[in-house]
Amino acid sequence: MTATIKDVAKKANVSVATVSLVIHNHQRISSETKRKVRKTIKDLNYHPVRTARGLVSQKSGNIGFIVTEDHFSRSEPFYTQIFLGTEFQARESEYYVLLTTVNSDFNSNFKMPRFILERNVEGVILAGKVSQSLIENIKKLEIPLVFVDYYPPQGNYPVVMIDNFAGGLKATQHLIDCHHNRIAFIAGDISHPSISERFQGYKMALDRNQIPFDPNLVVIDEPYPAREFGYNSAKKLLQRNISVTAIFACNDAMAIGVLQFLKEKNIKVPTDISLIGFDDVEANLSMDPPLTTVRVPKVEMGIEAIKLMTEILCQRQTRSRKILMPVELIVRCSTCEHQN
Amino acid sequence: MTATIKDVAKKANVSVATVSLVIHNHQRISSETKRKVRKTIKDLNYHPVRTARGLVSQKSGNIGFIVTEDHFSRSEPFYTQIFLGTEFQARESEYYVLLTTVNSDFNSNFKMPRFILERNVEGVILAGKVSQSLIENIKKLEIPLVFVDYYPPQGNYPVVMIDNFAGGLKATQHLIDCHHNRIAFIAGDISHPSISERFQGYKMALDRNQIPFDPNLVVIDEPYPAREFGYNSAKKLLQRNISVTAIFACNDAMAIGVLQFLKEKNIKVPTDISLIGFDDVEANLSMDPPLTTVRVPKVEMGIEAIKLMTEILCQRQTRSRKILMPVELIVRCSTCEHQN
DNA sequence: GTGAAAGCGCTAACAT
DNA sequence: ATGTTAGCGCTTTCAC
Repeated sequence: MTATIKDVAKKANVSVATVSLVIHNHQRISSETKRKVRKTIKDLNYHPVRTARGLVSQKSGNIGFIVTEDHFSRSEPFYTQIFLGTEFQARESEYYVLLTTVNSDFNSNFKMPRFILERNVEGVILAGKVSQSLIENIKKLEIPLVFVDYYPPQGNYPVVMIDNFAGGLKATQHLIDCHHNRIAFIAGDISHPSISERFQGYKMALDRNQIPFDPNLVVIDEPYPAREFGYNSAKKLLQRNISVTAIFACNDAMAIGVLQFLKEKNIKVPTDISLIGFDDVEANLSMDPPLTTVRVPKVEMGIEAIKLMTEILCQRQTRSRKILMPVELIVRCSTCEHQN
Repeated sequence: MTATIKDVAKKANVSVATVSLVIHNHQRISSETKRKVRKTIKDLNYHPVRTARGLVSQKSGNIGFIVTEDHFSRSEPFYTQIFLGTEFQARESEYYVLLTTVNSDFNSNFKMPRFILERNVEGVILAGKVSQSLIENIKKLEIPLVFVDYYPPQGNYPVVMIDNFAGGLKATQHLIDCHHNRIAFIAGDISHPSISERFQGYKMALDRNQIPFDPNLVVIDEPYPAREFGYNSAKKLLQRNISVTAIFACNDAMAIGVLQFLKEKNIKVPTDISLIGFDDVEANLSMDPPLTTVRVPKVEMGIEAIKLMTEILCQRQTRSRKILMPVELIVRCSTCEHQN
């Protein structure tokens, strides 16, 4: 079998304690001994066993990642990308990320994620909106928490958020810069903080440019920001028979639905109506025309979440506990100058 | 702190051994005692600690998932989907999946994935093509292996493969059923087994329908089956100035590139040329027209890989060690009857 | 500066 | 049918 700490100790003629101290690069070991032990470790190709280390130090070396089933199975791999970011950064910090999904309606009758019950994670990252009950149950266990793309109404937690307001502003300003002034806003689930912040950005941009806000240009009564609801929203909007030269959809999924409707009505994008989305999902590139959008740095959000978490786990919280991720305007072909 | 096995033993007036045996539902414990102990476990909200259990039983409760960096960062989330499948199924089997990436050129000079060195996984799933050196190094450690979407030239391993041949056959037969007989085949990296199997399927379908194979209809000299190479291939194909009524692209990424080229040349899909892809990636739905393709059950492949692995880990290898995943023709709007 | 030894929480062989 | 006990491989206090 593989070498244990005992084998190393024996071979190097020291105690297991010394080997352990060398591994952790402790001060009080002479550099002579360190050299000798390190050589032996290398010779024997010794690596401390994770479970043994975890048992005594109470540190599993794992970080939990929780997302609701709904969010995770959504076709746009938004949270999947965030998860990939955590995997990526966790490697740097010598952690592993254990992913699990929970029911959106999680309450005290549900079983807690297994990695929490088994004390198999040192901290938990919550991605997207989760139930208050889950949050409280984890909090009770005193497991460090980091939120990503959601912030609970009460409590004061470290969090990685998207700068949705700036995104809404940028998207709208881009359309205004293209001389549009009849700009519609389309959204689903307006009660979600991220969506409503985008809406605020939209309104702020209008305001800054002295363009009056027209409620007739707003369709925000669909339940969820998904493709089919984008389609419905566009339909509702155009049934109003008002002048519209550009549409800001609150996310790419809805924008895809909007585009589909416009195509069916033979309305040309961008010449008849400019269209901008939000998120920058993979599918945008294969759209016709490719969608102008606001890029959300999904992978980077995962990276930041792990950075926050590791700082918390190491007890050195040097950085701010709230991270606001910048977004970027990606101009493709679904927006153009408004022709008068 | 949380309850340990000792607390349960004390409270239930039994030994820790008994508690342990009850947890594992051992025969020789009276149902009376079982009831009593189980109640205490519930009362104390006791859950065995993973690391402790792992240390003594030499079972970490984790399964490793290895994919090359290249494969993982590819824009189409093919392996990501497979990984999600493993996560999904692992939950059922009470395992966690630890993901890591390796360099495609992995050789003995590289460090082995940390979860292997730390003995933190009971088995390893290898997704996609990985270097022979990595395989051999893992094999040396006698860690159970399961391959997904790749099979090494030597050795005899459990594997989950796509039925690429059947897929190539189905795609081509679909076009033939639509009365096409000038069907082009476009591919990149034809040396990859999966791609060449699709090509075999294509040829077989022609053969079965007494359609002569015409090398002029084949473009397989691009290095990699990606969007831009699909574009290039279509260009090459049409420069030959031969009759083509349908194109079978070896995967969706290339099909997207093909479509882009056809659009630029104002060639209508499907009326002028029918187009079919392979894989069924998310982006297909937002294409115009939505792409007819052959669906590869990516999530299901992950599920099957974990099933295989758990069977191996439990020493009951009842099922076949080689799983061939069926593919499915998904007819959307990029193919239609050939008009003469 | 280094070693001896206790013990993390659990499983399993052996005793009763 | 149940209890006692010896570790699993490691970290960490406390002696020396």
